[in-house]
Amino acid sequence: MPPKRENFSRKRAAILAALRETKTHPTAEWIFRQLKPQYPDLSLGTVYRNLNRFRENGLVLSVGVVDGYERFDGNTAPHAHLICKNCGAVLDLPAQVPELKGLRQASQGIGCRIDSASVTLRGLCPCCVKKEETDGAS
Amino acid sequence: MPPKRENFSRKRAAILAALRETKTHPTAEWIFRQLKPQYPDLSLGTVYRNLNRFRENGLVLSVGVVDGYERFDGNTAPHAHLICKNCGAVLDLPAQVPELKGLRQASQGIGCRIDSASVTLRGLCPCCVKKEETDGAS
DNA sequence: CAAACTTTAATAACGATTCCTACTTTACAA
DNA sequence: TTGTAAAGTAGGAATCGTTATTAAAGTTTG
Repeated sequence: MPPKRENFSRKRAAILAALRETKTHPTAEWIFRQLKPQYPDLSLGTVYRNLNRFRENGLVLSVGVVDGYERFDGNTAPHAHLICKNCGAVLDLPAQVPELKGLRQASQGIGCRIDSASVTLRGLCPCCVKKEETDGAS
Repeated sequence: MPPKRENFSRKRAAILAALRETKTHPTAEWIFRQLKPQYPDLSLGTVYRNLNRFRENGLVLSVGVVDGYERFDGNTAPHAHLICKNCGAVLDLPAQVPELKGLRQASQGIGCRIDSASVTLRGLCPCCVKKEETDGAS
């Protein structure tokens, strides 16, 4: 039995690279539009399929669904996120919350198995805060 | 200018009550099925519309999208959640994480405005942990 | 080159949520 | 009560992000 090969086609590699090279936590469609010029016969289905595969393999993370679109993150190091309620931007937050440990232990005490933890803040990104200050002088 | 009247229909109240009385973090459809016997002409659109209104008013929270369905939470007190990867259950976690304060401050330091924070763990609920121990003895 | 396997493009299908219009209910006052 | 205008609703069609299907193209091995 030959060992299972993990074929890494050019397109698949490009999808992963695009996700790794941006900090915008993009949607599948954003990646698709990004790569389309270089790979004119790329299909959106391929982007979805490979993103799901990456997530199953732990190569990328999902930030969750924002305004109906699933947002992906190529940075697998644990970190928190801010989701802007106004423009939908997803920002990495520099600090990490170390005290999730207590929560993990408490959960395991109840009989749960914990695989991952995520911290998400909601509010306005700096850009939209400024906008609101400018025009929103009711 | 006459003051804006807030009509609080019987159905709207029932939707909110159903969400307040359960700890299951239900979907819109679950609430719909729950209330249908008592309100035979209730429509699913009404449930969606009112849940969105409640969320905008801060009366209920959204736990996020799990397996394609948005999950709601009638308990607005801050608390963490565990999402079971196997059965999709959403559990309240007893302990709260106090150290989000540092993260909030750091975010405001960058110029963000923070409205809310959420902590979500992913893994297996006690029920599914047991199941796995029983049959999954590979 | 040829066989066995993997990946892909294109498009159809899916399904949760939202939108639309006519109808019903509610609130408030006379 | 009863009028009535605003708010709410039912029902179903439309929307649209995502997934499944399928046949074709690419890749690896012998």
